[in-house]
Amino acid sequence: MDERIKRLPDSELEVMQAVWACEPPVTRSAIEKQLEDSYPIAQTTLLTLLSRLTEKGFLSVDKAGRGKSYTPLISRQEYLAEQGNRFFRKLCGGNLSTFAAALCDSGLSREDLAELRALLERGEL
Amino acid sequence: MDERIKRLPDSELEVMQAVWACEPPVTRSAIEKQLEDSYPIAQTTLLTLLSRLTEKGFLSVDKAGRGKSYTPLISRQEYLAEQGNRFFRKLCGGNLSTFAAALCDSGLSREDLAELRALLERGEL
DNA sequence: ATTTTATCTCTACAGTTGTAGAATATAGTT
DNA sequence: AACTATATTCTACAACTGTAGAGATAAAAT
Repeated sequence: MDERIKRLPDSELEVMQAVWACEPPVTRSAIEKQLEDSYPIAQTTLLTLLSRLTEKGFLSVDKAGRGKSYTPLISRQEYLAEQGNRFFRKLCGGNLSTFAAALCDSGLSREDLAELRALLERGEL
Repeated sequence: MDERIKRLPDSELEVMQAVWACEPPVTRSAIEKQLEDSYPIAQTTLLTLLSRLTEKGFLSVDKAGRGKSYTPLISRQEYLAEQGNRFFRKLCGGNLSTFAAALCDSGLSREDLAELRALLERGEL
């Protein structure tokens, strides 16, 4: 019941974020464009990361024109939920007050925290 | 302003959790005892990890009897705050509603979420 | 002082991650 | 069909991570 979704290394996460930000299926060049400001990267490096993500089951691949296209097999929601859960369990030891304290100390402003509370309340409905 | 506190790899984090759980300064054997159920590990492996944590500035070392003792230089609070912030920024893209959605989907029960709201409210004072 | 014993340091090694050049393949163009 | 632009695969390598044995040390016991 642990680790249904592997935690990605930073570079692969950057790529997944770019993939999630696009309408699937996505080509390598589209991903490259998405990343160009936030995480500039060599073409071959990107392709290596895409391979690794595919091996890990995060992406599926298809032929597309001269190249290939990629589709996420794991949604941003799923990944976020898993990692949020991981943070809660492994870092906060599953302790709610520890978790709340971490949020309060995490640099969020008072207004942010208030908004977060409101969003949580809405989400509970 | 990014990465004041490095994110620890899993094994080193396990060790730090054990250190934080004890009254400092802590000896290797005390840490070993703390970990024995949750994360059994060879003596030398533990010592390797303690060295790495020391190099990374997470621990300071002192002579203590036949062996050594370790004291955390970074508190659990600090680490949690940093990682919470990291989660918010890098995974949720600094977006509060994304963050809230992640929490709602993260497997916390309705009661947990309600309690978390209460704790946040208290923490805001 | 010698032996025993608990502890630490060094060395090692395989797997992962970050990064990318060289070589290869493929589609579009002339 | 030959050429050119574009995209992909292979190979590579250093740093980091997980793990631990062999050997060195130092404290405690005899």
